This record gives sequence, C-alpha cells and structure tokens, in this order.
Amino acid sequence: MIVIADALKKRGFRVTAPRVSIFNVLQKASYPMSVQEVKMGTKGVDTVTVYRTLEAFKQAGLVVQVDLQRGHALYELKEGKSDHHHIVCMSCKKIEDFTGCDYQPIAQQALKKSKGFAKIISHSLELFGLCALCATK
Amino acid sequence: MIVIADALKKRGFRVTAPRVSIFNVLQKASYPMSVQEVKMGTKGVDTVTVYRTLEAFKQAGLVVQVDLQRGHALYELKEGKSDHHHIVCMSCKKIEDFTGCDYQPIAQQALKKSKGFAKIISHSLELFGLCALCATK
DNA sequence: ATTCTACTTGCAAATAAATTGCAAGTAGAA
DNA sequence: TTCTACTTGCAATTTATTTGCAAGTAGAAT
Repeated sequence: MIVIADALKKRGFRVTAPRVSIFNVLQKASYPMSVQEVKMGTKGVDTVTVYRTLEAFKQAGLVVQVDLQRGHALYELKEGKSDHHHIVCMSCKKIEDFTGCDYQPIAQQALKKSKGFAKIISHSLELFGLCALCATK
Repeated sequence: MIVIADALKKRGFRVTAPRVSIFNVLQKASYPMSVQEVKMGTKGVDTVTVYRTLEAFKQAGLVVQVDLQRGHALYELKEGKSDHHHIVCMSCKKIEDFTGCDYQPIAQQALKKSKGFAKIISHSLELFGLCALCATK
C-alpha cells in the first residue's frame, strides 16, 4: 500500500489536493482508466490537470500508460503488481489482467540485435481476443 | 510481394484508386505510419478515406495498428514479416523492428489462467527505451 | 458495350482527445 | 509569516477521429 503523500514527496512532487485525489481514484480502480474516467472519479479536478498529472506520474514511474487500440490512452498505477498486462475482448471491451510476461530475455535479445539502441526502459504487451460470451455470438 | 488487386479482391474489396494508393504507400514504408503520413503519401486521397480504408484493412487482417504512446495510432502492412514488433526511442522517437517475440506460450498460459476468455486473436508488444544517441545526452 | 446497384469517396461538419498560454492560487522552504 | 517556484483552472487551440450525405464508380448482370 503506497502512502500517497510520501510517494509524491519522494519524487519531488508537491502534495496537492488534485494529485492526492487522482492518486486515490487510480488506487481504487481495478482496471486502467481513461482521462475522463479519472476526472469523473475526482470531485472537480480540471481535465487539463488530470492530463498533466497523469503525464507527470507516468514520467515519475508511478503510473503506466496502457494503449488498447481505442481512441485514447488509459492509465493505471504501477504499484506492486509491477509486470502485469491485459487481455481485452475485442467485442465487449472487457479487460482482464494477466501475469507471466517474461519479457526480459526478449528485451535483451532485441537490444542485442538492434542497430542503435542503448537500453530498454519499459514495454507494453496486450492480448486481444474474445471473451467467452462474445465468442459464442 | 502482395499483388494489391488480388489481395483486395480476395477479401471482397473493390479495387479502387484510393485503396491501391494507400496500399502502395504502406508497402513502401519502412516503419509504421500515421494517418496523416499515409495521406501525404497519396496524391489527394481524403483524410476520411484514409481512416476508413485503414480500418477496413485492419479488419481484413491486411494491416496492423500500432500504438506507441503518441497521441495517434500508426499502421503498417502485416505482409510477410508477420510477427515483428518495435523498439522505440522515448526521446527522438526512432523506431526499429525486432523479431523473436515468442508469445504463443505466454498467450496460451494467459488464456488458461483467465476467468472468461475464449480465444486470443492478436497481440501487441512494444519496447520503449533510448537509442545510443539519446542515451548519452 | 451498356445498364444498374451496392459499395466508395469526398466534402462539410461534428465530436473527442490532447496541448498551450496565462493569471491566480498555494505548498513548503526560509 | 513571508516569499517564490510549482500548480491549478479556465479559455482557447490544435490535433485526432467519426458521422451524414450526395455524387461517383467498380464490377456483376444483361
């Protein structure tokens, strides 16, 4: 359990109401959220502030951006469950987490074979398919 | 080498100038392109047509959408090199391909462990890091 | 070759996503 | 308590994507 104020201070962020609120919203979420959803979750934080805060949190490594081929980005706390990814139903958009992405060897090999890359910092991996319900339709 | 007209007909698409043009642009590209880039590559195809065509090609399995955490989607031909992915420089945006993503076991295991998914159709995997040049700055 | 129709396209306009500038507000160091 | 650099909200842009519709046309049928 991350103590919000500490997490913010540790990274040089000021502890402000909008940031705490956004952090809390993300912490309660059980799936990656859109900017709009995060905004709804707070009480009155401006959309722009949500954008800026999520971007800052992302830079700081507090938050991860998730792209699920929708028209907009999603965000979730990195928190403890560091290296999990998502299975997404292409029909109903349901999202489930999965773990067991052993990407280190893949990343290392890719790095070695690459022509001009020095280091890998993060990765994204998402699976797209059909949930049991949508598969029968 | 895909014969454009055949590829289109085989999937029930009419062979039209915009489609052939868009296909050609993608075929010449050495990296995933944005809608705007594709449009620039053609001579006068409307932006909306590019959107619609890319979406149709994607549904048909001709084209793959790539999300690199920019504000917009990128597209590239699926073509022969089926299962390649990208290493992206977070600083200068340089893109390089890599292969060797053995995702089948990961996908199978994720599917098995999942609560309600029936099948996996596609996946995305991107590596984010720094190229040699940007890493020194 | 001509006809006909369903599929396509371009244009205009709407909707949605993300960014920028700036003045006012405030957390936290001094 | 003071002061300043960091933050925020609001307005306005810019960029991305979608939708409606009339006009155009590929390709099947004749």
